[in-house]
Amino acid sequence: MDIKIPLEDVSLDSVFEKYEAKFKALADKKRLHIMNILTINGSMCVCDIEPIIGMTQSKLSYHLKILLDAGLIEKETKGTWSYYQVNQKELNALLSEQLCCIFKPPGCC
Amino acid sequence: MDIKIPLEDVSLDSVFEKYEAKFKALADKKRLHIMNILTINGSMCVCDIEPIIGMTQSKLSYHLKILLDAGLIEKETKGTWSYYQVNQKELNALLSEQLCCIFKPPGCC
DNA sequence: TTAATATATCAATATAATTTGATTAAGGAG
DNA sequence: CTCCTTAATCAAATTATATTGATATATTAA
Repeated sequence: MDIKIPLEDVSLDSVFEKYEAKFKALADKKRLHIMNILTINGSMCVCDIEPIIGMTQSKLSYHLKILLDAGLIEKETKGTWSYYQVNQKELNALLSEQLCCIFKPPGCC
Repeated sequence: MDIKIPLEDVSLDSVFEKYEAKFKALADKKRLHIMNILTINGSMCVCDIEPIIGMTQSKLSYHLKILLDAGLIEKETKGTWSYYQVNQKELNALLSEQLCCIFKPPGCC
């Protein structure tokens, strides 16, 4: 008796899961705003993003974690500060040239 | 007395809202699967997608509507059948070349 | 006309994501 | 050490999404 293992389906399914996570992270205008702010300002600590975006610290931390877990931003800790910046490579692999403009300095397009 | 209207912020905000809707539609592996099926098979009616994806009709209808409302797929009604297909132009504007492969015939890359 | 099929929608439920305020942990400054 | 700042996490409440099964509408077929 043969047992059929749908290898291709399984791998496609994991592809869908992978992109589901990334699109979920982008599927929120507050997080898109954070991405935009990080794009314009480069590396920033949480306390500097906070007044620009007008969000409480805990809320901001929550959304940063979602973007971080999805690999869309990167984090570097210096002492008690956490510096975040966009993961340009990941965004280029995910989004169109045209759309990447939102995540690049104003002069890029 | 001057009243400051933050025009740029308002328009940026509407940009974020627009993409939020599109990413929300993509932020679900079932819907990514639907996109993939439509990509491979071209235009399809609901009853033909149903057995491939293994979803009840009402559930499938629900997810198709979300993709349709986000402009990621297009619908054409013929009699009592609804034919859906991917909106290639929209996807090209949204996603990277590399990622668009999931939404194009296998031979494309 | 009657029966069958295709699809959309609705209301109720279930599940998941977000917000809030408080707490914790870890540094740095005095 | 003690106080203050930065940032992460937690539990509870709120809000948003998805699922289910039933029903409605429209079209086709007999």
